[in-house]
Amino acid sequence: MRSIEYSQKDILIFNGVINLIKGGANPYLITVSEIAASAGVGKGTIYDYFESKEEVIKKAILFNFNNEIDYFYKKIATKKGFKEKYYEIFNSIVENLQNKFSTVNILMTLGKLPEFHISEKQDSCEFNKHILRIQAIIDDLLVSGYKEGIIKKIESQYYQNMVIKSSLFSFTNYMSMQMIYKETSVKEAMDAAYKIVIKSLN
Amino acid sequence: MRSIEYSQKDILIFNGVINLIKGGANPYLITVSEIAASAGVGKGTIYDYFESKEEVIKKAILFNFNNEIDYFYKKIATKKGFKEKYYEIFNSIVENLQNKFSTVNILMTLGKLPEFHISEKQDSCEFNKHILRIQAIIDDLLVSGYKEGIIKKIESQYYQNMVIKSSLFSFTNYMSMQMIYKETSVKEAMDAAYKIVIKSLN
Amino acid sequence: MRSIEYSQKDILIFNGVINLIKGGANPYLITVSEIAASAGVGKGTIYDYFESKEEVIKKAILFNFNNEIDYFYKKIATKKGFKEKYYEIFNSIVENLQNKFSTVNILMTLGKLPEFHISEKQDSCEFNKHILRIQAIIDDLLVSGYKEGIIKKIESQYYQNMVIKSSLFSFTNYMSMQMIYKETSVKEAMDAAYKIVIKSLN
Amino acid sequence: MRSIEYSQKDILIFNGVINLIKGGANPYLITVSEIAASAGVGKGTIYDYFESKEEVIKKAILFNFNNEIDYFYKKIATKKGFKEKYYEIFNSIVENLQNKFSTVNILMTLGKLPEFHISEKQDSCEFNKHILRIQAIIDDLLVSGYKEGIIKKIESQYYQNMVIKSSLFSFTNYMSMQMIYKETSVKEAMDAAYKIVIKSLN
DNA sequence: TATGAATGAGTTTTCATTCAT
DNA sequence: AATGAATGAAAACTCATTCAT
Repeated sequence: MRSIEYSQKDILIFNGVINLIKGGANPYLITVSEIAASAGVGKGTIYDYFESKEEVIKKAILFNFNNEIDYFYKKIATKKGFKEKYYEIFNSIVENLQNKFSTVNILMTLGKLPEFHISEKQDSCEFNKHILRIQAIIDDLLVSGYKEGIIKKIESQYYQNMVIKSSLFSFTNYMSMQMIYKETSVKEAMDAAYKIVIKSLN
Repeated sequence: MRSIEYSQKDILIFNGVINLIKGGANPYLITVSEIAASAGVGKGTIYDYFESKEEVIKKAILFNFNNEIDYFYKKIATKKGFKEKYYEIFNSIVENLQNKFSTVNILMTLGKLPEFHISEKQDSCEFNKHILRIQAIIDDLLVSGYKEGIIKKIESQYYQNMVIKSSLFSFTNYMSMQMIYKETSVKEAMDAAYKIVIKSLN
Repeated sequence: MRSIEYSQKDILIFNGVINLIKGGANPYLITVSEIAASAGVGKGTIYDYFESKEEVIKKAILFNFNNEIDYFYKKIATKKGFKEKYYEIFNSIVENLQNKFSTVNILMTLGKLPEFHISEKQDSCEFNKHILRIQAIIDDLLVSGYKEGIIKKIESQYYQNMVIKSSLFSFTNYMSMQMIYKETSVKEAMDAAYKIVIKSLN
Repeated sequence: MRSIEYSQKDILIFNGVINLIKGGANPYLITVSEIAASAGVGKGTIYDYFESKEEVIKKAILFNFNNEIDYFYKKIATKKGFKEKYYEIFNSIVENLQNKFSTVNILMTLGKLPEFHISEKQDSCEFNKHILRIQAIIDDLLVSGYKEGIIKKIESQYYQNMVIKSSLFSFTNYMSMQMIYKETSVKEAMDAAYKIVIKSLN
């Protein structure tokens, strides 16, 4: 379960990348100079800690995913009931919306994003860890649902999973495309997403 | 309703781009030389028809969206019943899956993809047209559902919309992440997605 | 004395070049497309009549020089007295000023301009012809001066020549740098240039 | 009075450009590769110090003008009498003749040369400084002439100015067109130019 | 004969990476 | 250990020239 341990300098550089991306930069178009400036280090320093630009950006994104999932997980764990947990996720999504490469995006595309050359074995492994952690969040949610009798019929594991993901997708889609859903309020979007779960799993 | 008219050479070049992307190339990393080679024209020719590399790629992607939506729309129109239409969409998704920038992706991310600098007015307008056409497909589907009494309760327009999108998302997600859903067959994934609609809209 | 004979199409193309230059274009930066457009012919046509872009521009400039010197010569010949001829030259310079590659410029730089690769023998020969024709104008002027007793002392041929050129230079310089000679009127500049001749050759 | 301060690398690159031009290259046809090779730096280095090829060449020419005028000014200042100063200018012109873009050329065309797109304000300002410095040289010369009583009659400022410029033009023209003045020696050309001043300003 | 679409050689420019300090 | 100046390979882009029509 232990993640790769990163040095303070590693993290400093990651934050440089993350801030660029959160500021709207396209990961594919970021330059080393930009990273160095954003991280407040020299360009050469980056090569003292990483092999290539690709590696820095890839690892920075994965590092950020990890952190955001942690944060997400903890926030949801503080809530007790199914509905409270669910709406806590909605709130996190709202909070997270600015970040183009945020956990929100993981949940939405569920793994489509880190296409940043997931070729090597190590990356693929890292990536799988993320999927498992997202799965854990969903499982936690489902367990709460069972306990409270909100999720009654015992559908297949796959179906239950997909209902949750789909429902969350619907809210994420609302948030990221708000401009085309002008007549719907955030509250209504949350309620609609929640209704999808309730009806589908009942 | 009429889209921008393109010359044969424009389309030849677009196909060069589209084939690269379908072959797995990242739109942000494609070079002009690659486009030229893929289209079977000289590098200079591309600049006789377009202002810049960015313009070619952006327009090629939008052109392809347009075509795929057309194809999608026509395929679905051939089917009569709600369920048949729905499963026709599933089939199209299966068919389409190779294309990273396919209609499937539009439907899934519903507009998140063409982030390829949709800043200028013209692009934004083009983009809106796509959203409207996707909406038309969804509306067509809903109408069939009403007629057949499959969609009974009159929920909000927004909710109905989101149910369809979420359900389609679930199948698209299955297809694009098949490696993590090894115990679930394509048929089961379709049925699960269909069940989400039926339960949510009933 | 007979100049190269040019076809109508040659001349059409030359005028394309000349118009571009008179419009402020830099001869070194003119493109074949621009010439074709300016001449109202196809790009290919230019290559039916000339070997290369360089050749077209070079010949066009020389052709224009020739024409302008002709015109110049004729205008001056219409005047009888030394002073009238001299002021006629001034008037021609004023008239000519817009044209960056005008006879004015020949007179001013006296041959420095057609540096447009005067390497081949033929060009060099063409170029010499121009110098001779300018010389003829100056000689004609000097003869008038002798006849009228304005040019008294018999200085060396070289000196007399240079006095005329220098004096004309002074006026040309005034015209082309008018912005730095704001307190001096055109009339005063002409008179000053004339005074230089009178005093130097007296 | 202080000019833009340039770094050592800037100057290294400028010298690359200047050497090419002094070697006969046409400023409009110089390539970045040539500049890099001539300056002994990598192509990329040029872009670390300048925005574009145009900027390098333009600034290099202005830089060179500045230096040559300095040199010119100092050389003339070492001489005391009017005639000695005047002949010192002639000597500088002889010395300078190789350089196509030398001070000689400034003096001759008096500002026509840096047509290298002097459009922006900063360039225009730089350029004005050059004109003022040339003017200072001429003024210095005129003062010497007054003191020695060589320049007697008090003609207009403009006239005196133009006499000097015209006279210098005559010698510069001799030097740059020596091939057409084969019967005249350098000494004779100097004497003729000097005679123009003496007679015109007396 | 006249054309302009097509080309690719040759430019300008960028930027990941290195390495002397 | 940290830097950023320097580099050149590789990219975008231009345009003289060709050639099928």
